[in-house]
Amino acid sequence: MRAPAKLKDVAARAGVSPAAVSRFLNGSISLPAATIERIEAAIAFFDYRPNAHARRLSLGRSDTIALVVPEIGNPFFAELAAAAERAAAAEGLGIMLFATENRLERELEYLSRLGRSDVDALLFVTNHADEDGRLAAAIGHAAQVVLLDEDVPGTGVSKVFADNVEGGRLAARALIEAGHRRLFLAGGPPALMSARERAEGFRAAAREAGLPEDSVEALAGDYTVAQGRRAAEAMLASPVGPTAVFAASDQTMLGLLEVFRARGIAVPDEVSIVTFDDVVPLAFFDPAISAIRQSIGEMGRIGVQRVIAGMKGGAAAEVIRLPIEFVPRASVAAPRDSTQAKKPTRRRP
Amino acid sequence: MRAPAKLKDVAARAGVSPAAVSRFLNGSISLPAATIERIEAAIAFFDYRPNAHARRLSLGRSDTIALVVPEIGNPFFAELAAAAERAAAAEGLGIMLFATENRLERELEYLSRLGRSDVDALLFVTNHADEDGRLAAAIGHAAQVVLLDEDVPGTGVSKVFADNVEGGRLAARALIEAGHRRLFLAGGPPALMSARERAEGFRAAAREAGLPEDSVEALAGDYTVAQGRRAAEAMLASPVGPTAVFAASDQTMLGLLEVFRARGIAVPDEVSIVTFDDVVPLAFFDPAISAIRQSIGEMGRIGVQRVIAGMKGGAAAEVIRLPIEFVPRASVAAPRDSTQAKKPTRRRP
DNA sequence: ACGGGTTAGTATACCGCTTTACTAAGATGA
DNA sequence: TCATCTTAGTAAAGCGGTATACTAACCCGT
Repeated sequence: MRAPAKLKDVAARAGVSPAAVSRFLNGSISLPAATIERIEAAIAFFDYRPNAHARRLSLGRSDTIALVVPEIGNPFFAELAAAAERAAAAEGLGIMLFATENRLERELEYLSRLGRSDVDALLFVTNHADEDGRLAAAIGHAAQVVLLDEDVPGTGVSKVFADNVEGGRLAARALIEAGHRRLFLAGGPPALMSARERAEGFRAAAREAGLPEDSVEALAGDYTVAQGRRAAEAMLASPVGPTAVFAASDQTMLGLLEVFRARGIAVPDEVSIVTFDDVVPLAFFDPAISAIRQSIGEMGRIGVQRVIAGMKGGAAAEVIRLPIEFVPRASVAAPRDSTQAKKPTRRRP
Repeated sequence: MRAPAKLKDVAARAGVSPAAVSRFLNGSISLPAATIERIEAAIAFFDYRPNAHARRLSLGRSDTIALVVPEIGNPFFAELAAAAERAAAAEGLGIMLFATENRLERELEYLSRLGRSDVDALLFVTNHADEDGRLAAAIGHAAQVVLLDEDVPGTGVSKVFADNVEGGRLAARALIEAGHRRLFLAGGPPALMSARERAEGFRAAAREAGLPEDSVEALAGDYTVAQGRRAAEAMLASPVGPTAVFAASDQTMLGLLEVFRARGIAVPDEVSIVTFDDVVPLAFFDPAISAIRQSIGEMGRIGVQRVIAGMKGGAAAEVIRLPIEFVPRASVAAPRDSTQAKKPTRRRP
């Protein structure tokens, strides 16, 4: 286990200068075949691999980007990480992974790694409101930060979001088309853009379908299982008796399901469900749960793309909206109590 | 947006030498309060942050470790990544994440990053057999590689595995105690240590319970949903009619469930299920699925620990077995066809 | 008044690669 | 035969820190 060979050693053995070897390796020189052969032989002889630290110091970049998310274990972020890693690897970039637990100090700390040129760029996901603007200030207008999934208002960087409004709208429409007229929205934190937009789309669709303003009852929450439980209770206690519910996230839906089951409420016979995200294996649930799916993979891919564009310089900040899709499964059916429901349309006789 | 300040600038403004500032920042010097104040003022003035590349080149390390897994989106590896990241962050280390898609070339490539001192150490998970020994050769005896979850035979590095034998045993015991006598094992790839060990434990428990050798029927597979489907078909087609099945992974279990549902086979009334891993939200399934749980978090944590020990030098390679646990839920019940089953023990009258 | 110890630092040689600008030798052309 | 061009490289200055070894000034005790 000798010390690893360095450029100098290779050069010496090939009978050329270190500069020649370096330039050869980086393709910035053209050499006669004989010399190339000698260099390659020397490289093979030493099993030479350029030292990454030296290279990075000299180049002033690391070919590494950071992905900063609230928690890695959450399947949503895991999938995001998977997509980002794939896209980055394809471009020869490495991904450093950081979890913030959604805490501001940790977010700021990871943001500061940019300043230390620890990483070249940052793919950043936060999930809480930036109350005092510190986060926005830290993000500033760095061309090397791209915001994913959730906004940090007041920042001029590139952003990639799902089309949340459309997501909310699709959910409401699916429910309304099945015949529901009293809807429940187990929504996200109103401080977050994503939650506001989804609620907005949901209500808009209700309005567009001619439902009265009070046809959608809502309870805001925090995207957790616990929120789902609370929402289920609230919904069941509601005097107007909603017959369908839109869950802000898969976690929320899990909470709903738990309470419905405990109370013996049948899905979709007694209540219909549409969830948001589609990152949990919903197809295997009983019943399989219908979902609004955002393309997380796309978000990761495009995020990496934007980040690269930013690194290459130039590219103006841009806000990108990703299309969203309704995945019909078995958790939506006509309301049982159909007194005020339109007759469900059956496609096949 | 001026060029970031460097050590030299800070030193000049504080009226000391760069060495003094460096040593001050690294705590390797003691200085009078007045000097410290000047240095700190200068640092604040410039918002100075040491350049990570320079530091790493000088120090010869990056305080970064790589986590190499087959796929990040898989909840098992996602949870592993989450735990490893947490443990690493607590020690001031960063995590670089790499997905190999279980392909040898990519594994070798990431392994080679160690040689480039791109990262200080590697947390490595593979999921395929090392047929020609190339993987083992690449891993060699580097004190900076720790193998997680699955073995690569012929390597002398530290390893952290679940107690698979005990896992298999617990699964069989749960089924047998419920009264089952004809068991089906939807196992993993026989080329993998984990699969062999689980099968071994499973059969051992059957033997220990006095069941005949042919009481467990098995079909090997590859831990996928597709495997689960195949296993279900095989099981249903079996002339001996197993009444319970042990799935090699949550994915496998998903495949089983799909087929059982399509065929109208009730769980646990007609067939009992125990799965392995417990990374999918099994508690929310209907019925909730009983599982053998390995402590993935612990695996990540301990892996990081071992890697750090290895970096500090000294620490001999070690193979660690992590305890495993049976999580009883609703998918195991007495066999309906109880002709040859013992009477199920009911705890509460 | 002098040797010795402490305090408060400094000088300098790396770490290993990249890159810009330059040159020596041979080939080409007039 | 001399000027010019091409070929095949090279020398050396960074990149921005860290660490080792050293020194200058001051204080103390005798």
